[in-house]
Amino acid sequence: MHFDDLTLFLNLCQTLHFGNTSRACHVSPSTLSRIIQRLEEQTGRSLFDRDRRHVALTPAGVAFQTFAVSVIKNWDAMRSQLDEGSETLHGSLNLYCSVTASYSILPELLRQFRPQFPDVQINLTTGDASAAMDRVLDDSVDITIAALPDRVSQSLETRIITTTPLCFIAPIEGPVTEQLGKRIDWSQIPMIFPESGLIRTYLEKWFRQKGLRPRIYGQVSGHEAIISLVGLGFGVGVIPELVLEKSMIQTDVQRLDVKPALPDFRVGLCVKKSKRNLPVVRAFWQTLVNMGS
Amino acid sequence: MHFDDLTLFLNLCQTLHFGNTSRACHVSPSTLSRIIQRLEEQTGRSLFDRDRRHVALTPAGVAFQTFAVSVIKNWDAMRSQLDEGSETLHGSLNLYCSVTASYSILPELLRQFRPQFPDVQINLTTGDASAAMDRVLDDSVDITIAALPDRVSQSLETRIITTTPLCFIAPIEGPVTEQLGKRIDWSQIPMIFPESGLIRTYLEKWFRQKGLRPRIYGQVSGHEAIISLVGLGFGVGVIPELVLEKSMIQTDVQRLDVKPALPDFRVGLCVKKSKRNLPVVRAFWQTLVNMGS
DNA sequence: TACTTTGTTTCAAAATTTGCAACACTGATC
DNA sequence: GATCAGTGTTGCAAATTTTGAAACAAAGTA
Repeated sequence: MHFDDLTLFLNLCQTLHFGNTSRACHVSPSTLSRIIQRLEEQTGRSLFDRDRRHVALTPAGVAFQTFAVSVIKNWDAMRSQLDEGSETLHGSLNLYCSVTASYSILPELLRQFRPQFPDVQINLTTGDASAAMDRVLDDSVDITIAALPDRVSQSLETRIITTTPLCFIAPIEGPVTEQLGKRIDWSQIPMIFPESGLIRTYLEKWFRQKGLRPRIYGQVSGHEAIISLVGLGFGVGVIPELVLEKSMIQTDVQRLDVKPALPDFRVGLCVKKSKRNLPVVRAFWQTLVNMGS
Repeated sequence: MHFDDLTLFLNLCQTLHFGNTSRACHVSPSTLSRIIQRLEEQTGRSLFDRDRRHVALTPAGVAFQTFAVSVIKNWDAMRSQLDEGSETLHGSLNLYCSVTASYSILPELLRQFRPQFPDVQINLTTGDASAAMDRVLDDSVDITIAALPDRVSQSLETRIITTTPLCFIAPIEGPVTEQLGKRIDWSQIPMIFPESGLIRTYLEKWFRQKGLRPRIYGQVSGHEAIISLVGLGFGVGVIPELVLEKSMIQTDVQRLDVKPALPDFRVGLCVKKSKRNLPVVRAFWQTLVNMGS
């Protein structure tokens, strides 16, 4: 019997609704259904009376609830006892952070985390956002902060920190600027594309939806590089608003109002579900949640 | 965190010896080692001080021990509370039993189990011993009672109920009997072999070790059939002593004293490790253990 | 009647767990 | 002092379990 199963069970005791609990606890309905079934097997009693429309605790379920609560309480008590023993949290935390995120979000996050847990050693790696998910999956880091793809592996859990619009930017002068009439001919405008990554995917889809092929002037890696090239007048690019605001050279470019707008860029944390409950990881995650509220 | 992990941890607290605990709990040393490592990860503390020679509980380990004990106690309390609620154990138990075992062991086992748990419905299937392990593995039965092979899948747990020697039997009169001089010529004696199964494997190995090829007179299925054929004078056979003793026609055959002796035939229970703790299975298993002592 | 909601089951893919074998290290023994 | 048996750990491939998507079944609702 798994501790996490008890958490699920307790949540279900409250909601009495499989769908809601499964959503609240980040598991699929089928998983929840089977976990409850297994608890029932292991106790040898049915814990919930349920037809396909109503869910209610059985007497055995109530007894089991008492048990589950006391186990969880014990667990919390034990943890706080351990924490007393050694003042603060020890250990190390391997963090991966996209370049973008390291400018925009990381400083605030660390400003809160460091003083609270001075004995946790943070190993920070920055790099391409597209590598972020893989780094978590193969256990080479514990947590990433990066742009969140639309779909992530089911063994990962994510949490959005902030969303920011993606905006088209153009030079403020030069030949490209002159092509920006009332009606922009998107098949003629030279574009600065990211070499790869989420934005590139979005852009490709955007042009496909318009039935056009982009005229790609250059492909570069890194948001700052895109701003530079655009600022120098080579073409039109796309970057997250967040990056534009922090950029030194934002005065060299102008924003275009474009329809349809690209999807928002979602920046957030990502961790393996199986590592959620490691003390150091928990602490970091919690710091973020507190920040958000 | 898994309940079974706590059991392992508690055992290790007592033995302070990885090897002993791993043997006592039917897991490999590497598994135990990694489970302890995981507990340490999840608590964020090292629980044992250990070099390659000594193992000792840390202060954090002691705290965790208290916790583990209280969880297990809670669990037991909850179970007994559930049992109070509904007098006796309900449910069904799917049992598979080799023909041999159904004669020799099953009656006594059921005689004890039935009165104690009258509301458990037992579905008994008898059949070939060689199918027994597969039936457990594919979940089509919960428990088997049958001859135990030398090696079983690592997801199974077995318990020997009884061992019985395998004995060579010969007719008491007729031409075959006359071939049994002081020195038996094993390449000439006609043998009655089982069609398949453990005994056949043993026999083949036995002849191979002697550097001889058996003269196989007939291949039959079922121990009783072997006794019959031997009794009728067709050849020499091998059966478990247990079966011989229960046989109606044991007076038609004589036992041969043969060297080297075949390995003992081990008859026992077998269950999937993951089903060990289902209430009905536990109850049945416990009945056996009590019988043995 | 058609449609929505909701818990369960099926199925293939993904993740985890397992034990074996190799390892690294420690005392003990000759 | 070299060899050896005993111990806990780790790399690795294989076995086992777990997972979610989608299909499903049943029951209310429009």
